[in-house]
Amino acid sequence: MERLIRSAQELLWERGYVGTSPKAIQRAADAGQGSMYHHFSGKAQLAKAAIERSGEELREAAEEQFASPGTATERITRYLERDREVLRGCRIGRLTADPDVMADPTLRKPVDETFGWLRGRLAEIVAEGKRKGEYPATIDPDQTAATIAAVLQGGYVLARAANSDEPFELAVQGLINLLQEASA
Amino acid sequence: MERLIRSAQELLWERGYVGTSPKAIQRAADAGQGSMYHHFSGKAQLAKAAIERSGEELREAAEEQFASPGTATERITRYLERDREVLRGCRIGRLTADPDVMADPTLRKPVDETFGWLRGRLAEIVAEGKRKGEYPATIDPDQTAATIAAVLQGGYVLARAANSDEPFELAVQGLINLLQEASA
DNA sequence: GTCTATACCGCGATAGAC
DNA sequence: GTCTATCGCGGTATAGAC
Repeated sequence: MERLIRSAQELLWERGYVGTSPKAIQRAADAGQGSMYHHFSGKAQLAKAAIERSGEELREAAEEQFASPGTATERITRYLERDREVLRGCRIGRLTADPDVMADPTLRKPVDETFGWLRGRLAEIVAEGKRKGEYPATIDPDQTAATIAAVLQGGYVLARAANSDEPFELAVQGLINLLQEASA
Repeated sequence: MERLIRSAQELLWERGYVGTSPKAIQRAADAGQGSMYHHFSGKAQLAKAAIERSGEELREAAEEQFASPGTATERITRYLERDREVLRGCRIGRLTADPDVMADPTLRKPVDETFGWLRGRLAEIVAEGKRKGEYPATIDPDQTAATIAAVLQGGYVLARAANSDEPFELAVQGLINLLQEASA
């Protein structure tokens, strides 16, 4: 059952919801039909468990950099420059391209909550930077937080299109540069 | 045949490559099996035609704002703030989530070229802004171009996750603000 | 709890008539 | 050029044995 969730996470990451069959998950998890349908009511419920798990992991990974010491720009930069498997894309962001996930509220919810948390957390850090005089009053925390999250998500898109990490790295460095200009 | 391509464009936009069946395209185009397989060798080739068409349309639409008068920031802002069907996402960017598209070089090519063109075009505009003293020397055109394109692509992702235009608008305004700070 | 068998459906493509 | 018939395969789920 643990293996089923992990395998579902991997396959959802790689092939999305529409592109992932229960059978493929079972094969990857080395489990039979009966086992899967005993623990889960079907594909959707297993996917829900897998998406929630991936969301938790994303939060934990991000919080590592967010909670690190330094200025707001330093912590954001550390988050942006963290090692990532760029060409695999974002496990959560990927799912927004999936019509069946977006159409099912119970599947969209963990996706929504994950990005809601991420943007909120980034906004807090930017707001803290403003309070400490790192950023000018013209910087809006909610806007800037959305911009930061968007650059990552969009960076993945550009990288996959080009089949190269480069556009991702460019986009991230461009953003870091803009943030530094703003705080200068 | 024209109808087949248009229908394929719509369905690829909405459901992606994996989620779109030849039969669904035929239904949408009001065409039969025979008709489709007469004009195209199969799903992949029809998809290729549809993606190329969508790429052309994206370029034309973008060039409208790029070619408009004003400073670099003004033209970029006009492009960013253009009316978009945010919740439908980007017809081209969407395809980067599709494993079968990414795995097939002939399908990935038009995606790659479209974003290659877009980033190049944005880089030209930023470079022009630098020459005219609008941006400081510390601004890198290629980086900034990638950042701008990424904010749009990522904005779509965040908006779809939230089922609301708001995160997209926030991300775009956050970027515009940063660009203005940089040119101030 | 896990297994195998079975069911029904739609996918993607081919064949051959018209 | 377009139509209908047909094919083999895999998706998603259920049933009932063990």
